[in-house]
Amino acid sequence: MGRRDISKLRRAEYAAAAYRALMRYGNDGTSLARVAEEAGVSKANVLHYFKSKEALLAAALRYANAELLREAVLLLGEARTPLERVYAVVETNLSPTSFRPEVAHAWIALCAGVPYVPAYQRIQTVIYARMRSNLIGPLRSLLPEEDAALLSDLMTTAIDGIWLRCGLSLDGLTRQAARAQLEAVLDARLPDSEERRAAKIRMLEVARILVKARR
Amino acid sequence: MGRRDISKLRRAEYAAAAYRALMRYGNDGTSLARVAEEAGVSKANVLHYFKSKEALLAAALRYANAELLREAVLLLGEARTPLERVYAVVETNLSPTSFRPEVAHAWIALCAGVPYVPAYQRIQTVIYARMRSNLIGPLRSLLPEEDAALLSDLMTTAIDGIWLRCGLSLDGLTRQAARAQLEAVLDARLPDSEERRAAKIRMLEVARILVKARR
DNA sequence: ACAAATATGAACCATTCGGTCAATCTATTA
DNA sequence: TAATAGATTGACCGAATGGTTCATATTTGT
Repeated sequence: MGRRDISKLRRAEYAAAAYRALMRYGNDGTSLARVAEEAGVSKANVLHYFKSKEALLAAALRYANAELLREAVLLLGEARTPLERVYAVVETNLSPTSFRPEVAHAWIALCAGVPYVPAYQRIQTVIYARMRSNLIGPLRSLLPEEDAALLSDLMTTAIDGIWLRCGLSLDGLTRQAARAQLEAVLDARLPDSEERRAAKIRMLEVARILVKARR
Repeated sequence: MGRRDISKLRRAEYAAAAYRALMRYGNDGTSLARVAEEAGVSKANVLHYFKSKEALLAAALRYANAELLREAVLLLGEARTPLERVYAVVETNLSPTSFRPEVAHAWIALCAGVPYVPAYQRIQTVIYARMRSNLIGPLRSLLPEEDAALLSDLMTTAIDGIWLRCGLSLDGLTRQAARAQLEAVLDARLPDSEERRAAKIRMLEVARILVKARR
């Protein structure tokens, strides 16, 4: 049975390599040869574990998604109130592991491929569904149904826009500037309050601690 | 000198064909052969007018940009007050000529190529600079400097996010929903007022008239 | 009318792509 | 130790890519 283990290992290894290639070279720049080189093995061997390039890239994006999910779960686990849950989502999307041009590159490449690669479409749908459910839950307990839905959607679009700018990195969009923008989005519907400020500060602190602990 | 005219004509013709191909097939799906087919001429002929594929695609995006610019100029020309100028920008980005999945596809492809194609980077920089200057001018006369800058940036990111979603078209993001989101963004800093509602209604009407007239 | 300039397209080139295959190598097991 | 199942690889394939060449057709100025 010592041989089955290596199969799981290789699959994870090559998915990670494909993700690195996706970050560095973009969607069309990521060839099987490049992924194989990244993993230090032959192209044929990569195809031995993934029957097609599409399957490989889908695995790569599931891998990346799982990475972000781990971060989200950790932060949301520490959130005690609805407001803290909202800020947990904000800080998750601004965490140093996610909010990097390389990661954003991979994500934009994913978006660009959505119309042509069915697997990408499915992954993207999952990501959006999770984002929405994470946001609309806490918001519903803070706002009228209609406003909760609107603010949830608006937060999602704003996060999309911020990640896009991060990926383009034409101007150096800092984490602070991005945070200020998302804060302003919340201003649109969420009244300023002492609890809100406290929730923001606490989740920022929790995020800081988790990042430090991770390293 | 009747010969130089055909050169300009062909260049515009092939740029438009390249743009159509970009919308339909994405960045890597757009080959010289495909563009040539789209234009109904030979591949070599296309390359006769554009020395490289990169030059062709750059021209295609300048063409698309000019298309949107024309729309923006028309709307902004009808705006009489700062508030109307803000809503002119909003309606420009939601106009039926721009706010279509095909157009958004091309734009996402452009974004995905930015890190690798220098020409794309330059075009994207120009687009953002124009958007910012169109927004920050009127906003400065309505808000403190700091808020004007923040709201301008936030409007830009929100528009990015909306276009991205339009391109993915996983959920059918309607023009109305997008307009509601941008309206909510303005709520974050711009006080509700009679003038604001009037400005919104007027630019919406102007946009409607212009679209009808165009056809 | 004619030579120069330009426009055009078919065939072609080298390269890269995703993917296949038969041949090796390796490690477990009988 | 011998057999075997799985891991790994280099060589190779057809298709498609961006880009070039060159012979032919068309238009232009004189």
